[in-house]
Amino acid sequence: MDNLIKDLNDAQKKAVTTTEGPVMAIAGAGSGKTNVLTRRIAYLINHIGVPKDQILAITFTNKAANEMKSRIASLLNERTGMMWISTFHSMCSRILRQHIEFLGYKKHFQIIDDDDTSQLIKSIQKEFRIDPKMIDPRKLKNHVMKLKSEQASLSDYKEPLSDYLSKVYPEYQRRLKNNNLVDFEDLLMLTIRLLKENDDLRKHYQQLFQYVLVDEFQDTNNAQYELIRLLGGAHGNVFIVGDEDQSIYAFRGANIENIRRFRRDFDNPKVILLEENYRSTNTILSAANDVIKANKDRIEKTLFSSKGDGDKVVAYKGYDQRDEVHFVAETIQDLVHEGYRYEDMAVLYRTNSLSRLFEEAFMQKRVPYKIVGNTSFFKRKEIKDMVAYLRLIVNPLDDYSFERVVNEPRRGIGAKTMERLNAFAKEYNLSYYEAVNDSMNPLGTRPLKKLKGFTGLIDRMIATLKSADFNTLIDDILNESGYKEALEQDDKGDVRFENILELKTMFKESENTYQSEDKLTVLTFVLEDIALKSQEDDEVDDNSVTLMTLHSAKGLEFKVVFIVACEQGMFPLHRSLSDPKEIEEERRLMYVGITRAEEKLYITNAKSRQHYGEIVANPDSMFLTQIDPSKIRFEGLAKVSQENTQRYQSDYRQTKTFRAKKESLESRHANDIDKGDKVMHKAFGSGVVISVTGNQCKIAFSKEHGIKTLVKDHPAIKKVQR
DNA sequence: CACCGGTTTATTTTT
DNA sequence: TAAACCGGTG
Repeated sequence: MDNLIKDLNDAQKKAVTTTEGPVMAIAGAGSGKTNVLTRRIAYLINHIGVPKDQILAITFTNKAANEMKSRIASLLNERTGMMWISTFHSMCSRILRQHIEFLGYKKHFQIIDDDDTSQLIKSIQKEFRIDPKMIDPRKLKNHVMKLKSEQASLSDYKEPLSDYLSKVYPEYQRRLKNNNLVDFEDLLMLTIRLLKENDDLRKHYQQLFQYVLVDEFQDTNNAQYELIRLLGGAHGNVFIVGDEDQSIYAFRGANIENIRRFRRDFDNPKVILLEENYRSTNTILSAANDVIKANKDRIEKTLFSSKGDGDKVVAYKGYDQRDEVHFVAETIQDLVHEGYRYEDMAVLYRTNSLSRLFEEAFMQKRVPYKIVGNTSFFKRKEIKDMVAYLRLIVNPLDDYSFERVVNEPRRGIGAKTMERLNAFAKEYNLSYYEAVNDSMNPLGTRPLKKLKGFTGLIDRMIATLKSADFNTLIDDILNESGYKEALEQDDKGDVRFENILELKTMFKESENTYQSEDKLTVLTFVLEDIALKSQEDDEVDDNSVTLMTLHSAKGLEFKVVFIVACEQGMFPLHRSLSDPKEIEEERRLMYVGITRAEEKLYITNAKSRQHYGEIVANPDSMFLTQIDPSKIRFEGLAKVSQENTQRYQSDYRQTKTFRAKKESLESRHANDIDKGDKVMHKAFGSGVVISVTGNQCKIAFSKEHGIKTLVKDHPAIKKVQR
């Protein structure tokens, strides 16, 4: 017992050992929250004797779940395999996978992602002839999702929106169910329904989960709260950890009120405050506090650390966005000379679109980097296409996937044909697949032949699945559908094909993970993983700088943190400026960003920047000006204006440093490969450069891959020294 | 039905 | 800026 808690502070000890009844831990940033959670779980198992599968630990992201699993595994010195440590969504799908038939869905339901939802809503909107200029499809989608999670009701809306919603929402739901699809919201909603409507199941799970732990409680939405109440309300052994100052997901329904609700609904929970910070210097903590104290209605916390004051916060103002980006790249290189490692550093931005700038500069300055949560691998067209094919194999009645790939690659099945098929299918309540094979269908011989060609392909693939492994299956799809051929025509095809190779690798790996006789079930599981893990959790711990949004930085820490583009309009975002509530959320986001830093914090911006093709000059972010200047060292234009020397400010472009920077930027390239060089490619293996033309090059790989035309500076290509 | 090219338009965060 | 959308042509 001593081992588990001996190095914890008093508050942490209390949080670990107060096992019975509701407990609420208010955990400031960097207060060892994950440590408390994992040790509490280990404590429950080792010292209270709770069976491993009777603990439910819910996190917010897959990353956090994995982290927790591996930490517990090392604390207990055994595997956490089937423990219930997961995100809300995977917990729900795990439950639904077993019981969804009770709700009239079929067992092999598939999960659609957000893009799919948007697409579906759009097409419904079109069908009802609702002018997208009048009603923004994105808004419509948001409202539908709100209705679904019961965060709103139809009566909240005025005409004509209420009218549209009353049509679109049921139609959306009907289509999902007919195709045996669920969206993210359904996962929660259907699980709640299941537990509410089925007394036996509710009791079963209430008994199974003797102890419930919830991480990042401030980010729970109403549905998630309801789930926790349903599962843990009876015995009340619910432990929640949260920090209202780090609530940054209100836009998707997170409700800070849930913290108050918890106090009301659960019987007099014990409240534990974790205020000792183990991460940052006091300068960083106090800068964070300067920012967050501007928010109203919050419980004041006093974070303290024993790490001393450390360095001042550096504020750099560049002449323009390129200058800003250079500063970051150069500072990173300088810090590496001082002994920091690339992996100790992170660049945090408000919007993904900013990642490009840094990507370009880092390539040129040879700063190794990785971008987290960019256009996710699984959102790429070719991957979604392959997934659609695979889903059709699991469930040929999935009209949504059918529609996606029926003419992908081009098979001469156009909008008109699909319109006719749709009308017929709708009239007789058939799926597209059934409609094609129905002798009554009114299609002309030629389109019908093409369509039958497509359904025939699906049939053959279903047969292939029975006898072959996944990689053979994917190869067959690629070859027989003509997809591969189409890729070969496309000049972006090589990159796409490379992605499909990666998908194959993934399938190969999971073939070993899931030991099951039934291939259909295995395929279903793998597809589910793909749906729920939209982020790649490839923890390639190569030594590189992390680029990511402030949102995805939550829960992480780095020795050195750059928060970039800190300008009014960029961060806080332009559209949040008019709403005090939204500014407060942006401010919390800044708070999260600042508190990621352990030792050094850089806040940068630019005097003017190109944004949406226009040049804008934004003032400093209010979050920067709210920090007490005595904690800041001003650099770049910020320094100049601080000293009030207008001379420098007038034309920074003429300065030597700027020109030097510019020159070095233009002259360098990431991969200085030439004809004849040997290279190594992530997916294709080793190859020889045949020719270099501008930014592109031709590389000959081994026989199976052949000659590829690739972007020269692509990070997947590495020159091999001779 | 496919393709081209011009035009518009919207720019946040994620399970 | 760039992606999505539209409308005309082959």
